[in-house]
Amino acid sequence: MKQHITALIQAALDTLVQNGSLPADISPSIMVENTRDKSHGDLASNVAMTLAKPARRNPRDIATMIIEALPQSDMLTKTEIAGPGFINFFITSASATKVVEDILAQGTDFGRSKTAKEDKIQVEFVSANPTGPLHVGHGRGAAYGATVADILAADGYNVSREYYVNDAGRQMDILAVSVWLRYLEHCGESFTFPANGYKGQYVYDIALQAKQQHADQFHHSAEIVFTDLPLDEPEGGDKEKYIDALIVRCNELLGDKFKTLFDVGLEAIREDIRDDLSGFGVDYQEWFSERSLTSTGDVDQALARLEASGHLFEKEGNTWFKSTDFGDDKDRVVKRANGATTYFASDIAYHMNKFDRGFDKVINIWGADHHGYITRVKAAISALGYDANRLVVKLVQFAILYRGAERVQMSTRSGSFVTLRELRDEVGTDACRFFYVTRKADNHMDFDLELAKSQSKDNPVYYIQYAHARICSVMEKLANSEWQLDSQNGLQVLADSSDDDEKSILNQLAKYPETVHNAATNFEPHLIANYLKDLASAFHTYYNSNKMLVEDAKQRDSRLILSLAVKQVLANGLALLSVSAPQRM
RNA sequence: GUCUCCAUAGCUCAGCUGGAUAGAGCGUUUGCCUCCUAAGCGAAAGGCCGCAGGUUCGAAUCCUGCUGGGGACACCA
Repeated sequence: MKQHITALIQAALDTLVQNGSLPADISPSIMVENTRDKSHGDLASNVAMTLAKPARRNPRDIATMIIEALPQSDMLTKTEIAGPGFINFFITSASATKVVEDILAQGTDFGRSKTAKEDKIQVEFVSANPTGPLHVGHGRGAAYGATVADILAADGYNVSREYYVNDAGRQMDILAVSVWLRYLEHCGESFTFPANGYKGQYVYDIALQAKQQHADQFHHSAEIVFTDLPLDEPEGGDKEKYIDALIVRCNELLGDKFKTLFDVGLEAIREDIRDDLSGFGVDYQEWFSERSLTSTGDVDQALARLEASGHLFEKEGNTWFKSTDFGDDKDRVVKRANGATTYFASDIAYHMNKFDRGFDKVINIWGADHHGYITRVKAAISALGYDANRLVVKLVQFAILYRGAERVQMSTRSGSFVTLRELRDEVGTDACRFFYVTRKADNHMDFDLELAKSQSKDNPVYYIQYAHARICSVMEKLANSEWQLDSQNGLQVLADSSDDDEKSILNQLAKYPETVHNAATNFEPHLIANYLKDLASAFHTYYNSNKMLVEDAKQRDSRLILSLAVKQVLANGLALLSVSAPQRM
């Protein structure tokens, strides 16, 4: 509809330029927008006002000329000039009704892009370290990332979802040691658990699993394990040095078996995370291992490429990437003097790998704490010879948890946190998915657990689902009656209707495809959530003032056909957010 | 110190990328079930859109400065 009117205006402008009423060198971008107030028609354009200055004419005069030059259209009832020079368009109810036909014909495809786009897009999200179960903070990234991916797919892109598994590095070593120590406890040893170890209950569970699978292969007496170690923090020592010493000790004592134990922990947690996310409606095409970057030689290759293009230098034995050449505020170490590559080096290799896999665009959903990381990663991408704009980083602010008025402190290390799984169990997956996505990702979010749990019925997601369930219920009643729905009759009556509630629903329905498109191009799923609330609201109003199943076949058919269209769009929108559309509630 | 995000109703937040009288939920006051689901609908009250400039026909929206808040940042994975 908007395109249609834009074309009409363009035609009118062409005519005016040809007959000399307007100068030839104007090339306005024609904007057609939905009106807020229905007395201003259905759609409005401000071209006349934007043309006023270059054409050196009064905007209302220009508007008059445009209207006179406008080609005939059977989709419009009238056009008028309003305010300082708006042109308001009034659409015939017949053409407004066409959207209902479209929706019913296209079904679940309504709102999805009709043309597949060439671009391959990768969305990488969550990627939490596999050192423990996901907590509610990760939930937001999961809901946001998954929804962005789904919306992009709906907009016609070829989308791949990926989880980067940080299965290398010190954090994982600490986890392995933590598992080992709990394992030793299961073997009957007793000692004080290190201050810096992972203390969560899940570590016991994994240790028990290790014991069942590998018997006492990893068993050493506490005496041997703890001889000649530096002091831990509670004794006045340094907890970091202490845990590092334990990692070394664990390696010495276990030798080759260290990796076996390490992998027991890694796989247990990775599978737990995979399972958890899957239950949250979040599934991936690829679980990418950080370790694999080293074994395939990607890290070396990436560094070699940077070396070859002259972006590396040596200083004090370390190898540095000259990221300041690309706007970073300092250079970064990629390889330490001892030959170990840094975490950053892995990241460079990872992004090289992403582009080499043929993704045209790569979207990283990161927690807000990675903010400072963006410049250097983009710098590396540029240095490798790729266009850094092909990487889009979306930062997700943390959800700050409250229990009532009290802020909940969370730490994976100490094991005191609310897991995503607990949250799902208590609040429900639908409500969680929806709630996480109702707010813009870059805004802070207060997540009050008490509120989410105790007042879950006030959650807007139920409001939307309720509208869907109501329609389903009416349809069920219809099926059990002697009446049949005559769609053609319904559409005709609807086209002749001048009911305000019906018009506003039609208007809202017509906005769905562009809402999906906007949400996709701006990576803003909350637009869908807001849209659905509005649509549900329009429907609830309509439902309350009109009975659907009435004797009069004309009224009945038109109301039912409109409701069916609403039901379809609600279902499509909820599906995009991975929220269920229940038949009854 | 540098970077970044934010500031809109009592509270939590929208505001369609610059449009006409700034919206919703919760909370407050209040009306509506002999009728398809009251997890709903209607009405009322509630606003210096943080402050000050600038850009133009027009600013909550764009630019600059200020104030106030969240967060990030040190060869740490």
